[in-house]
Amino acid sequence: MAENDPGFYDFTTIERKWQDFWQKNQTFAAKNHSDKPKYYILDMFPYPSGDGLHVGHPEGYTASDIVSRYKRMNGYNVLHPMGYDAFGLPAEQYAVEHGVHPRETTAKNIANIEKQIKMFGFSYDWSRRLATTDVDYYCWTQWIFLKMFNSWFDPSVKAARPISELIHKLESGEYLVSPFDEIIYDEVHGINALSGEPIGCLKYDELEPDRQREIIDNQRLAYMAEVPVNWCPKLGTVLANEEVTNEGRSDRGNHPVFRRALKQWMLRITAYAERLLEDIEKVNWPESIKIMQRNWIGKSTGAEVSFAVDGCEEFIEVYTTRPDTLFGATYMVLAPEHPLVDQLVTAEQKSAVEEYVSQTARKSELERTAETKDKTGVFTGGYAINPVNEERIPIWVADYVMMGYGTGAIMAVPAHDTRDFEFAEKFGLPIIEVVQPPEGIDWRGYVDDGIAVNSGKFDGLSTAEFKQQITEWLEENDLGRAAVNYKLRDWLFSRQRYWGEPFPIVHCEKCGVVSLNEDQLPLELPEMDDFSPASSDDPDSPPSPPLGKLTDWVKTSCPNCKGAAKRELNTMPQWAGSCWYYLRYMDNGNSSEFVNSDIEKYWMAPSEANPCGGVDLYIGGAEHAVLHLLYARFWHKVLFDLGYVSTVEPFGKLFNQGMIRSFAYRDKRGVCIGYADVDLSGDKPRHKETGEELAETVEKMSKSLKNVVNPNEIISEYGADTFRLYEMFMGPLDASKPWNTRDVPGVQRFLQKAWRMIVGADGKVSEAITDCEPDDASLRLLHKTIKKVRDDIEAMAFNTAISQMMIFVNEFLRLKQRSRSAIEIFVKLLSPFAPHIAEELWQRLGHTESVAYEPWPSYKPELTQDPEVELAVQVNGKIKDKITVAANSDEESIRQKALNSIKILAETDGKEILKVIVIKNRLVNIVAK
RNA sequence: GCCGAAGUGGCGGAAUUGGCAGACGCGCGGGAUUCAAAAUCCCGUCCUGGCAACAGGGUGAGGGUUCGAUUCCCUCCUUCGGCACCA
Repeated sequence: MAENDPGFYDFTTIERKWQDFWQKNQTFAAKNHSDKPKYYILDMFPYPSGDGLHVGHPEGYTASDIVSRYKRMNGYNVLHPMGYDAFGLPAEQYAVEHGVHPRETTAKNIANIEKQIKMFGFSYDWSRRLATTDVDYYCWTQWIFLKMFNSWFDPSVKAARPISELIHKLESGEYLVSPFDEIIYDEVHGINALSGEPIGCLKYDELEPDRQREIIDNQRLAYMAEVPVNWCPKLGTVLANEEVTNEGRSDRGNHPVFRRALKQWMLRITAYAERLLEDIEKVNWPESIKIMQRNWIGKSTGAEVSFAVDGCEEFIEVYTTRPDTLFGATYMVLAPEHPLVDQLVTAEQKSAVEEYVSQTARKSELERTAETKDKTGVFTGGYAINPVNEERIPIWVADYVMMGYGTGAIMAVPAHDTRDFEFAEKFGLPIIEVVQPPEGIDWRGYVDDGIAVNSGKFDGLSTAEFKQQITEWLEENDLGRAAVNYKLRDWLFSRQRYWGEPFPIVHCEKCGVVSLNEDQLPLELPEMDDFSPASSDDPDSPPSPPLGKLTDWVKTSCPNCKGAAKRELNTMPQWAGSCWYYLRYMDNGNSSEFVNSDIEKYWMAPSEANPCGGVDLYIGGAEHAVLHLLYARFWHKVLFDLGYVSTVEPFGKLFNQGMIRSFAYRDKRGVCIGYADVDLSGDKPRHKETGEELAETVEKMSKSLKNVVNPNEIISEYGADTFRLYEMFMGPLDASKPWNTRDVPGVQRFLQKAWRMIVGADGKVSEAITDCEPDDASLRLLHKTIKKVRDDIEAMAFNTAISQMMIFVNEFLRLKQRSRSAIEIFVKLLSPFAPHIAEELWQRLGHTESVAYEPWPSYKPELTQDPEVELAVQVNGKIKDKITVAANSDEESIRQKALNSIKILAETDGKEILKVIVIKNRLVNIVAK
């Protein structure tokens, strides 16, 4: 059919027409109050990069759109929003490189990506659009930050409470302060169990105001601390652990990163480690993501043990998960940054230790990881006393022990710990067996459970029993106690960059770190021309945030004492804005609250399908498995504790789409060849010009591999409906799969067949469409299709739903008389997948309303099955014949029919029939000898 | 090294979760229509042998459980994703 034919499937015109229609009629606007059941379905919003959309984005968006449209047709009030995560390094890097303001590039990129997103016909409620860079958005990001700054984690209730409560309890004397400025909230924590000496508790109101302030500041959920950070001098900023690659370079730009102590903003996510771990059980997420989060939190149980230092008053605290190996501890190791290193070192070892400590401090992450194979360390000259046997054991310094985990010191048990074993071998330290492995396994380096030996009165105990008894013994003797540790660290929350949310904080000489009042928000990101950070190759270069250049802006007054003060110069990291965007969508126009509480309760409410509450379905890539999803959960829990949200978890159900990769072609020199130069017509891929055979691999799309597929090109050639259908037809949503443009015409052919099934050559409804009743076979096919499409959407198995619709079309196209009612049902089934063509067909079939809110078709179960079924008849597991019986026939009649089949009689002739297995509607298996 | 996911035709994938392996689509071969082509339609297409009926083999490899295994269990191999001196 030619393009100017009236019956031609003109997808370009049709798609534009219906996108305009939906926009004009606000078809997909969601109401914040409704009698309908609600369904909140969320996509991970994109970062608007200059490259625009790639084919991976619309994969998840199409899936969520299908579910959204399906839910609407099932009578749900659906919230399906879209927005942009627009602060962050890439935009700023691009702006610096091109000399344009990030506000401009961001606006341009958003406009571009939004235009692209709208080409797909997704049913977003565009009135809820937001960008994290909007002032009326980040105003509330700052507001949430203030909530964290003005809260502390009360261990007695395991929840965030306003800091004013803490001050009140301290002032009233209910809570006391330890000499180490820790809060003492009950008797257990008032006794220093480790040194065995009762310690004096201080009364808060007897302390100096500066000390009081320090104590309070140290309890805030958002606090400043001098911490070892990943400093990237080239980017002029610190980076979170997660922004540093395995090779010790920056995720952005691949620049070297160094360890360095700097005073930074931190968020106390570690306080929530246990709740983040516990509540992961409540959500309906892929098990693999849950495991990743559990590993990231990294809970372990063991004991803290106190080792006395020989000849000095100090104690070394260690954390171990294997207190049962205490008798095998033959030396100790301190992290180079450990505060006791200076005190323990003897005169003759002083220079060697100092040299080692300063060397490790200088090492970049790259150097430290590169040396993992070879252990290094230096003897301090000092000795500790092993509390279980009074042995005198040497204390070493080594960088295989890190300050950030446990206590920064370990007891080394070389016989039963791989790292200690390597270290002891290298430095000739004693190795003593204390765990006996099963027969035949060498005890040297044996790290699993076994039977205790060389452990005094504990000999013969199993590892588990030993752990329990020794922990009790340590507690009784004030030498230690049971302890829990987490790998999770507090979240480094500040960046020395321009393009981020400014901290609503001032530094006052008199009052210290002071937050702005809520009515002073938003603190707008000031305009500036030269926003580039100080870039350097020197690891010791001082951080100088761009905002520091705005001397007038920096000077301000203290909200507290009204005296002179300076503004905080750091900005928040990119993750900040994405921590709560799902809340803002619900009520994005609200200028007096971040979200209205009734509206929040409506959309986040638990339901039968989502007992945990929160977003009903969140679809996005697995690359956010830990960071974004953990950070957002943390913020949500803080907001929950403070009473601002109604659920403990933000995302009740999560689904990860798989990565779309594509074929890459290389010639024999390994040079990547673009698709334009690859000839696929033969049995092997060849170079179009040289004819050289090319190697084919499936890889992540990247410019360097020349295997990037641009969605715009696919849409202009085949249409958005085809694009959507192709991405869903490729395979299961959660699987990683290769894009293959050659397959795209196949799904377009299906849409063309569907079109021809309904539209005649004259552009009117085909003459084959009549008001006749469908024949029995077509009726059954229709009901099978309704059931299959419904079940498959519920199971997010869109590929097989599409297969079923293809079968339907192939069959119905053959029919001379096509029942209008059956055809209309088909159009409804198709509409979530290919909404433009469905609307057009629906209209041509004579309807004046959009198909988007038509009720979803229902099926009769009895019509989803054929009246007769063919069963395979096996003899000893091999198919020998087939029989046809009525559906749901009873076993006995099937058995008789099978045994009496001529082929089976011949097959079993002369054999003894031992057993006949009949599986209803499936098969018969005859066991014969 | 540790954790996780996955290996099925020439390709993407399907298989009611233990019951006829290869649905659907691509590609390829043959035919119809056409002056010819595009488009469309029909037939064929897991491998081996055979003109054929048919026979044998077959879901990464090897073993096991079972009347019966792509599906469950053990060992190994490969690919992808994550973590990585976490005491």
